[in-house]
Amino acid sequence: MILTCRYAPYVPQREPPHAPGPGSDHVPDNGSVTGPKQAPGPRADDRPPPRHRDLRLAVDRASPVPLYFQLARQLEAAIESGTLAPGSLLGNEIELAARLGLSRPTVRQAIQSLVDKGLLVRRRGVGTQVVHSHVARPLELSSLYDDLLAAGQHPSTRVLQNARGPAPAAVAAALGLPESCQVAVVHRLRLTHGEPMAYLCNYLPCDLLEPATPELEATGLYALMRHHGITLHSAEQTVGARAATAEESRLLAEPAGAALLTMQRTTYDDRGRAIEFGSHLYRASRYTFEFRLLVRA
Amino acid sequence: MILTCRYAPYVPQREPPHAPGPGSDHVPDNGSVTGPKQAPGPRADDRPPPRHRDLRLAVDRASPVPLYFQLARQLEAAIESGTLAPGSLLGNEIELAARLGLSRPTVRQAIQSLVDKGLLVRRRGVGTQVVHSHVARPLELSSLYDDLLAAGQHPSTRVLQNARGPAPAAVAAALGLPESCQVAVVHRLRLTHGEPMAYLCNYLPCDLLEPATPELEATGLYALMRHHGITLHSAEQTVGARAATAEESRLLAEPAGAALLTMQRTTYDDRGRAIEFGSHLYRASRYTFEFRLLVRA
DNA sequence: GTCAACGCTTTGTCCGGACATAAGGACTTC
DNA sequence: GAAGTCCTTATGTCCGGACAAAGCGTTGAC
Repeated sequence: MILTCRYAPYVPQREPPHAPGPGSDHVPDNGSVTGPKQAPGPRADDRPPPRHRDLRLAVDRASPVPLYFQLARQLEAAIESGTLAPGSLLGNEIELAARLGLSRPTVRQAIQSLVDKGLLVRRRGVGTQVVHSHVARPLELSSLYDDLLAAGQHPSTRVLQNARGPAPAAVAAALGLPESCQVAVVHRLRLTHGEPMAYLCNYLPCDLLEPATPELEATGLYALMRHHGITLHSAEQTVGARAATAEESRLLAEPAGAALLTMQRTTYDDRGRAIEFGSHLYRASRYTFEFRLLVRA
Repeated sequence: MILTCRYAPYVPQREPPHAPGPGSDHVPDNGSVTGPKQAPGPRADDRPPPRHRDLRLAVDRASPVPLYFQLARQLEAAIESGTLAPGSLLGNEIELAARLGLSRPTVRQAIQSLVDKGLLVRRRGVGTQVVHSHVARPLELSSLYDDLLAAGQHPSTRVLQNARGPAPAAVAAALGLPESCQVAVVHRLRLTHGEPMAYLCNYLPCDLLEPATPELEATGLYALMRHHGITLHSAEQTVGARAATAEESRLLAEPAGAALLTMQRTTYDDRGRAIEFGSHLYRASRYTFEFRLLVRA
């Protein structure tokens, strides 16, 4: 529900000769069922893409949820379920609007939201078609905790430290606070199936929120912040790597000097205030970042 | 111009006790000039945000560039230059439209595009205001090569291999091609200031493009693809870390077993075809990924 | 003095229409 | 047969208006 980024635990990727790790679960559906490709051509899409006039669509004008949103959700569901096949045309906007008893701007708004999500592509003179391949996958997930939960990884949290202290210079700078200002300092160990996965250090302006340890152990930091009425807006992340120190390797149950994935993040609310700075360490042997980028014309 | 991701070379981040690396260049402008905070309150924004009726805005109806886009660009420039101060209100849409001789939908379209970029926040009953802090920075840059170029890092490329060969299983799967299909295989070493920075292995369907070595040494892969009429649409990336093998450490001039940042990417064009698979290795000591995430309500 | 009701401001949603422009095919011409 | 031209189709841009709903301050009653 939150950020357009997806954390993917447990993707073993070794193979020293720098061969690409197993992209494994990545099986584009390029007609491998319907038989072999039809010989030449650029590839695949040579058959005229089908049209979909017979899609079950309807909006409820009594509902408080906006019409364009109702339509967008139905289209998205049709795409994910495969009812709207990848590559198929959507039928022109005018006709679609007439069929639903909506105006064209409303239909366009619905379509545009899916274009922004990368599910549809519009080309003038041609029409709007469903982007094929890289199937329906949850593209935007939320916090690490929620992701792990959804992935059935049984996440848990051990709070190593939860106190108030002076902000280190770099933290103060990231949060826009005066040097040595008091902040809430939270050190946590995130486990999956009881095994350590990441070491998380977070700093929060203490006039904003001072998380209670039981809360921290029961859920993720983002859920906790939302629960306290903070609306997240954006985050800036920096991802890198380095070798583990002795203490870090002990905490994370990795061999000394193992490669770790590092992530630092500053999160902002909808007023632009920095509400959190985090410095995280992940076991590279069990964890990767996965995300999707869209071109912005 | 391309993806909403930014590659940031040369960010030393050590400090073993897992202190946050220097976020350094990150200096939010929270009224540290106008004096100390006015005591309590949530923080900062207590003074009524200023309004901007006196902004120099004008559109050229003769120009072929869309009106909403002209307006959006001018607003963006005003925000980046500081003319529109962070936190300031934009003045209501109706008035803005009247002042410019535009209709409200057009003005809304311009504003919406900036909201999507994360530069503005709208709240009904209140108005549209500029997101403050995390100043004007290039948020969406393009390929590694272009980024390095823009950062004044003097990038260069050494092509280690450029041939046609059978696709490894994982590559074929990622590209949606049959097993052992022929693909263009490109191995490159990316240097900055003459020093190795990354080792790049890329695979392209050979019915799409077979890059010439001189081209590869002169520019980036994305620029080359665009130049050949391919329109990039989206990419899926996986970022991880692991220790370098003997050969890798030699190529990248790193000590044996050094931590490397790994990145694998599948790129799609606007038809949804996979057009490239890359497996990259970066020197973690000189390179990090930096990106910005927006919440999607 | 506290709290609810009201009203103002501003964005959110939706409509109907108009013309411009790009893509692609069909047709004509050379 | 190859080239250019025209036409159809569909999205892109833009307009003017209308009402709904959320935020917030003010007013009023208790």
